[in-house]
Amino acid sequence: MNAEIQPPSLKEKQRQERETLILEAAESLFAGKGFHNVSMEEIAARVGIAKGTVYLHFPSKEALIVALYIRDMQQVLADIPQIIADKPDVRTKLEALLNALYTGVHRKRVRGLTSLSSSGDLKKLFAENAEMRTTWFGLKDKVEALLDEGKATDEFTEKIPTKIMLVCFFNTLSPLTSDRVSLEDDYSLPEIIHYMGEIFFQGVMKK
Amino acid sequence: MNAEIQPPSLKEKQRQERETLILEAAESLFAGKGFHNVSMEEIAARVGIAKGTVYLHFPSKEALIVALYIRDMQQVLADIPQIIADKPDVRTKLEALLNALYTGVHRKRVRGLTSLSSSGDLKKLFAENAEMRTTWFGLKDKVEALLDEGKATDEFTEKIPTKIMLVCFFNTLSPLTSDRVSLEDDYSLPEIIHYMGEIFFQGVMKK
Amino acid sequence: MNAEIQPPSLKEKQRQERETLILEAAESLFAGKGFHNVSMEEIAARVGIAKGTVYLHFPSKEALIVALYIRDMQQVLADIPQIIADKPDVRTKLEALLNALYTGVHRKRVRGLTSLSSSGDLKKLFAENAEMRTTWFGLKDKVEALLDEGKATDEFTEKIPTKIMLVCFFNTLSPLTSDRVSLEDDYSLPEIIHYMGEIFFQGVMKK
Amino acid sequence: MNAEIQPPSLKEKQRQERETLILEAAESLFAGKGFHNVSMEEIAARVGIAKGTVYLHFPSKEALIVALYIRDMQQVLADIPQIIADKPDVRTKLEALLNALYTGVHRKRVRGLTSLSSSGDLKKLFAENAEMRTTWFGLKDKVEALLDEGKATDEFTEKIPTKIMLVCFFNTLSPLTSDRVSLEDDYSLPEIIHYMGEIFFQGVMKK
DNA sequence: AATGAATGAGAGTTCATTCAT
DNA sequence: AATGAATGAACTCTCATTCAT
Repeated sequence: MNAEIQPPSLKEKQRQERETLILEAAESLFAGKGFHNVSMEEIAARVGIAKGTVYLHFPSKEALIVALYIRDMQQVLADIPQIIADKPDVRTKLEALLNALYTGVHRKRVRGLTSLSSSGDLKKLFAENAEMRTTWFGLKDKVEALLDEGKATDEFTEKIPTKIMLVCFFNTLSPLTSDRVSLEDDYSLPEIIHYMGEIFFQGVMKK
Repeated sequence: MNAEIQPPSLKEKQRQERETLILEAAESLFAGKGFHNVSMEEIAARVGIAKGTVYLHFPSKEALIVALYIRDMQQVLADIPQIIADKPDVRTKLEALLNALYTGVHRKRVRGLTSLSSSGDLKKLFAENAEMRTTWFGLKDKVEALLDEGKATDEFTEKIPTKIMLVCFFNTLSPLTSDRVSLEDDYSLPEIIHYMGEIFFQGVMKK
Repeated sequence: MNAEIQPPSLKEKQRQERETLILEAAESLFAGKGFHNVSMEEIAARVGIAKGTVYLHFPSKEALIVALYIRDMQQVLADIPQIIADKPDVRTKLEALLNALYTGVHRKRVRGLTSLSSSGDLKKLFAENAEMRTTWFGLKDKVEALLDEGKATDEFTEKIPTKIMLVCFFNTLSPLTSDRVSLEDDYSLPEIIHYMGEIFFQGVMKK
Repeated sequence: MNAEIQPPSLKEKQRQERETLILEAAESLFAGKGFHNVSMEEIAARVGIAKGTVYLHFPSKEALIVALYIRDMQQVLADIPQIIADKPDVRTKLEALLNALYTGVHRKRVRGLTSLSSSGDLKKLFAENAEMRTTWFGLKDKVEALLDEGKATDEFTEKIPTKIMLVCFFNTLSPLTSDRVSLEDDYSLPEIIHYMGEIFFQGVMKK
């Protein structure tokens, strides 16, 4: 009946798996050494395949990082509803989101994302790639909506523009990428999340 | 008699000037396009000298960015005393520091510094270069001391570790480098500084 | 009894057909973009088969062009008898041949053949491939024989060596491949054939 | 006095020389193995310089062949006036031109030019490069003008379009590039020129 | 001191060919 | 027989670094 559906599903599954492996290798290497210090050869070697094989999945190195960016953003975005479900107020929702971004599957992703931040590279990619912009805006808008919601429910102060809060919220993730101050030597991850959140939420809440 | 002192002093002054010009060109270019997207040729051209001449001042591209980093850190560090002088309390001191970092001569510097953040590049440079570490620690310690002072004067809460506050404080500078959310289209620089500071200080102050 | 003859005959026919399709796709692509600018993938796609399948018929890209060359040469050679049949004199015979090479099935072939001329490629292939040489010599000898016949019948001058005439005769086909002077914008094919032939035959005929 | 003129002239002379060496190496290699079968590495090695050095003179492989083409065309074009000077009639002028193209400095050039003919490559380069078109048209127009002049002086028949004659005239050079029929084993160069010219001129002359 | 021509290692990318399915 | 994913050698091009002038 659905015998015609299975075979492509099999091949496709393998393809997806391979693609995931490549993205994970790239992610980890980019996070560790930076986009420009990682060669396609290196990525392929990490996966255990030949250089050319990477090109069967991603037409260029740039496409690889774009795919990585979009995949991670979308994954985070897709998980938001269940992350914030059943939370009584906006602050708790955003705390849950912060938690999710810091831990589990998202932790690595956030690190990958920021591997190309502020290099002028991101700027260029954003300008060239509509899907990338769209995806980022999806996440941005969602968080922005939550912040606005917080203002509406009188949890957050209206004295600070939402956009500023937005930047601060994402800044709160910076310990994941910070090269200079390694908080993780001194504090456990939950502690870091708690404290970083504390500053942010104290800062934005209505007194 | 002191003829041996004057000529080197003159030459040395020219040398310093040239070095400054190179660093400024590099800074501006790095900030705009990222470390890896700027060539030595480009830097030299911007200064109006030959590529080889850059190497008379800095033995490598890496040395150039290290020097840049150290120079900027030291400049900020050296200015701190007069920035915080005559300020009545710690919060006001840190606000003044924030202001100084966002504006004037320091603005460009901070942007330059962050052009290589989170690229894996900084990590490597830090590991290899003791002076770089020392300089950064100098600045870090100074801010840390201020935060501790704030705790001692009961301005800041003791519930949040100083190191966490430290990371948050430097995060507050991120709008200078953010590629994705451009606050400057919507708010003036003083506004941004004010609001970003507001969140931070609300977040760390004793209620 | 003859069961062993029929099935291979059927299979073989399919095989031949497939091979023809591949050669035709290759011919057309080579003629349009040149040997080196056409990939095996492209040829396969044009036929509507997989890349690997092409290799079941031709062991290499080089073998493909060699087969193409040989097939075209042989096809022309095989058709010569009927092309020149019933022609009253040698000039008319060669005119008919020129016509045949310029038009119909041969037109495309001649273009394909010349797609690798003068690229140094042909030289190498000739050196390596005996069948290619043999086939070319078959055609060459036939035309040479006709030219000699023309001399014997006193149609063509004996003052010009046959071999020179030979080169000129084949040169007359060049408008098919010329990239720089496009005669076909200004003249119809029959006109071109006529005029090119006129120069050649005026040039070789006994006055 | 003119001391300021000499130094640039010296450097520039060396530069020109180097460029000439590169072009000559490329020309010879292209003529021998075809554009696509020659690597930049190979060209550099032939000159005795490093790969990167070639790129100091020509920004790409394509630019190299374009420069080659233009240089050769222009050299031929520039020499035409003195080649045809003092010749009594048009036929003699064109014979002298044929001679010049076949021999001396031009021989190698013509071979180089045709190394990329009919590969589909020339078509693309022509489409992209205006100077290339201009230069070729310069030569084409000159020969066309001579052929028209021949018609005007009643030397050449008016029955054959000038453009067709043009193609035939350039075809006459084909023995320089022919891979399949090597006339030079059997005839001396002057003989070849004489006979090829004989066919062409007999073909176009008024009887 | 200053230059910029020269270098060559190394990058991203392509594609003819192979082979497990 | 047919496929097309996988390979990896080879290619063009870049650029930090060196060094003769």
